Amino acid sequence: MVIGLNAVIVAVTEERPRVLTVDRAPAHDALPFGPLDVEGDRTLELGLRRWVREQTALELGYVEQLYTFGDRDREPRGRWGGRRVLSVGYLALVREVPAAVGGVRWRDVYALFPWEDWRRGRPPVLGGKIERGLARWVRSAAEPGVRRARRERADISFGLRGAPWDGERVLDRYELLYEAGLVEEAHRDRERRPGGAETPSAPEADPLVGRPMSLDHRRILATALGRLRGKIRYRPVVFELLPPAFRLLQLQRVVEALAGVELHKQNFRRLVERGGLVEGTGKLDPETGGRPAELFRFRREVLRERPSPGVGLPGLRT
Amino acid sequence: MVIGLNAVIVAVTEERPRVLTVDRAPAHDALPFGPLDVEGDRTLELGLRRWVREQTALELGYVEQLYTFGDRDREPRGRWGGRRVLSVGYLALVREVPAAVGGVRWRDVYALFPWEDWRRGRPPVLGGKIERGLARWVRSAAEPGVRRARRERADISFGLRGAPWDGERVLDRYELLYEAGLVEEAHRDRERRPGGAETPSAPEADPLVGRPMSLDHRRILATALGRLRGKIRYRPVVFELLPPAFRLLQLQRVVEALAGVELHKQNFRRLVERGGLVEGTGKLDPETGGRPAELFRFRREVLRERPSPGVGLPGLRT
DNA sequence: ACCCATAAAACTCAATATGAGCATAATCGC
DNA sequence: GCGATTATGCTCATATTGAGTTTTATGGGT
Repeated sequence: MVIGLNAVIVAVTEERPRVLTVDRAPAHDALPFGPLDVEGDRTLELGLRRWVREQTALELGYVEQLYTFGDRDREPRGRWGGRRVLSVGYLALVREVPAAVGGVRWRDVYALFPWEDWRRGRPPVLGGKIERGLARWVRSAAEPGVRRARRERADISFGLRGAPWDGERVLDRYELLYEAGLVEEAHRDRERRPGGAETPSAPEADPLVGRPMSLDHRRILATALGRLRGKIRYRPVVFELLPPAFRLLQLQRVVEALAGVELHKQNFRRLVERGGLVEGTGKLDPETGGRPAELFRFRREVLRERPSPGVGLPGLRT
Repeated sequence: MVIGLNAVIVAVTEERPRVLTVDRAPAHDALPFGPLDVEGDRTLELGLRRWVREQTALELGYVEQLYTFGDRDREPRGRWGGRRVLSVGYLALVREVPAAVGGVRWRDVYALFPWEDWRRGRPPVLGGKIERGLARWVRSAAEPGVRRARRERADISFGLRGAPWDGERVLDRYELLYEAGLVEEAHRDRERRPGGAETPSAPEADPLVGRPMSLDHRRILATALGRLRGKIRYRPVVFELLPPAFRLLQLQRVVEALAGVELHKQNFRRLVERGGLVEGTGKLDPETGGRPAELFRFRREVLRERPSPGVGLPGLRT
């Protein structure tokens, strides 16, 4: 048994969430990854920090454990001498984007999940390939009961036919696309494992959605994005992604980038200011166009005042 | 390396949350636990279900992964032939309490965490042993900076000196008590591992708080309770603990038992009814004293209607 | 110097949601 | 029929949202 450690390292630059990837074998992005040193690493988290340091020359700050993936067949045979690999995923948030070293790059998260970014309205890929692909998947079930269950699941996950969009169901959506054979990983895995294969094949006309990643790394990233979207609502984690002093609009843009939706500016300000989440530093920003903005900082005292301080996304624009 | 699987199996009976435990070596409760069969168990969750079946004769329904614990020194040496153990914790919710088989019993969760139950007001142990113990721990730091940090952490975790109580910080609180040497496990571990030991010893006069468990199982349980408290607010998981038809007061009591607080009855009803979480079945309950109550059932359609349907605890009585 | 684009910041206002009660309705055991 | 017990209905002041409008500063042209 080998224990792998995976890091989803997220930053937000130029109003887009980005994830740190490294080059791996088959021309695909991979998450920074390495086996736990059973003797050397005292804790899993320390092992992760060590790997990330070695692979990306990055020293992590905020780190939280995400999920442990352990299906018997998740790694191609032979990868680790045929031994089973169990991998523990972590989410890390970093402030700045340091120049990437060899083979390391920052990827736009929404290049991997184009259906998750609703800031400019409903993503076109949803009404296109995804709705068509899901409809095909629903139809392809023989039993009427199974068809109904699939329909229901597709509706709830993707907000179809009147159901609302739930930004946090990132993993549900990715897993559904995988089952429906709409992401490349599903086909790649099917080839490797002829046994349990009944993944529908996508017709040539409708290519697959989103940029693929190595192994099950896109699934781990989906877990991370879903968790992060949930977490900003009740813990002040956004500030891990911002400089110590920032404009309120800057804060708003980061929240929007993560949540994948636009917010109502005035209400957002009211929320974070009256909620005691931030406080003005009398200073102004030597900035870009428009009236100069005051610089704010995170107000740590809020932790003693409110039970779950976060940017609890009211102020969602409709 | 050995992969252990731990199950926190929760039910609510007689208005108390209970956890399933099995007898283990040193007269302590333990969570159902067993190593993953690397060849046999296709997924971690299936391995867990197998172990639980074997140890408790219980077939699990709702199961969710909690956290993976992997510190190098968390198991006593020799337990698994000196090999390092990494354990994956799961939370399972079950409806009924079947008669326990040999060595298996249901433990009141609040016997393990007496400071977490605020239904009859502030738990006395908090104002007593815990406040005294924490004050001692704060004072025992040499550096004034460290003292301030400890004070702050104690205040936020336990809602002291004006800070509010946050029901979800169950793990923070347990870990703090561990560091402060107020739970038996801290002393037990200290004996085993003379190296990193600087846990303060509790004076004879002030015994330790809460019933201890084997190994780090109480910490796993703390993780589970915290997660569950969070989850009932935005996912309809309470219904996993109730029969298919129930009275609204029954539902309220289960939520209260988990959250550890009392709710305002009328407002609670308004919330779950108007929120579309439940629907009346015209039937009445052949019940206990008072006016007969209508029986309700969970309304599955709510999943298509609202993004995160749960019992989002407004209606908290003050 | 003046106009304009771009933001920030300050206010309004109607529509809901929440927190806390009071009032009335059915049962059951005497 | 009385009181205990629980269910269910209804009210009401106050806070929180959602969605604007207005006013205030700057910098960059022309």
